Amino acid sequence: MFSKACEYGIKASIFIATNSFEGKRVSPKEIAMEIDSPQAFTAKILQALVKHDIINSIKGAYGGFEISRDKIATIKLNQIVKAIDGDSIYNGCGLGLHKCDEAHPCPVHDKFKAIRDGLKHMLENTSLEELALNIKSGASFLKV
Amino acid sequence: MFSKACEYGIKASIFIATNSFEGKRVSPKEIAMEIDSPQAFTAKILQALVKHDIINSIKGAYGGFEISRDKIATIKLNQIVKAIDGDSIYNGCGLGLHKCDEAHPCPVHDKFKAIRDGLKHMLENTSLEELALNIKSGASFLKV
DNA sequence: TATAAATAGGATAAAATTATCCGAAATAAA
DNA sequence: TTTATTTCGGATAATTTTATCCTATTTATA
Repeated sequence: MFSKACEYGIKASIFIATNSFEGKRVSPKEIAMEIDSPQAFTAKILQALVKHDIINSIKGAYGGFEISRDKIATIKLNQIVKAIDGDSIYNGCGLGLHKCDEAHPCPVHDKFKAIRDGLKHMLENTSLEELALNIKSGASFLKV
Repeated sequence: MFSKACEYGIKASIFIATNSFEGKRVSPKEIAMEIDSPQAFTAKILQALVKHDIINSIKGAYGGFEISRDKIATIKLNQIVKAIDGDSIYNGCGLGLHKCDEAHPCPVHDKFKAIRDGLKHMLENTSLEELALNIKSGASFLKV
């Protein structure tokens, strides 16, 4: 469904958010440990998230990654997915047709549309805050 | 969503089915032309579909690929997807957790389950026949 | 039985994704 | 201003996926 890079990006964002609630910055090393991902690769993904203005980085001593309080509440999953995987998940044809729409549909166009609309709705309406709070409360987990 | 191999496999199966309606066998070359896919790679996928007993191959002169009438009606999309992509689409965690269930859910477990159940239901209830008939009638397309 | 026409399948190559390494640049604090 | 710490970013490597090529095997027909 999502690329590995995207999975790491989502989990990293959630972990950063849970720490930002407590005013704590985290390092790629710490993030990789907590989400069970390769450190250097995760660092690359963090760079991308910074460039897309989803997370914030502070360089130098006592630096690290954080997300501002108000952003945690407004950032939705779809922003992270778009930043890393692009919007192929929204636009692409289920069977890879170059052109696939109502006027020229692939064999599963309608059936796929329903599912993808559901996915899109979910991604657009799930906030980082909601996911981070569930991690904090122990209702969900980032690894194993 | 699906791998390229799986997209080709689905489209090839549909094309073979439309021809089998008319008792016509088709070659990998013809299939690749009609579904706009790389020929040799498509041939490999056809081999896999044969092994999984989804399509039938007749070797030698006047040979080719076909699907028996009764199978066209009973084969569902999920059989093709499972044959090529395995069942990760059914079992895998949306965020790649090694273990992810009700007792130990990833942050998007419930939300993903709903979407995946929808996808599963669609794949299990869409027959090759239905898709092939829509291609024959010109209601849907296999390429461009 | 010889021949032509097809699929089967192994070996390889190309491309994309995932992953690692290391030095440069930035920054807070001593 | 120096030092320790930390992100940034380029180069490279490993792995997986996608794609190609060539030969072997099978089979219907002449």
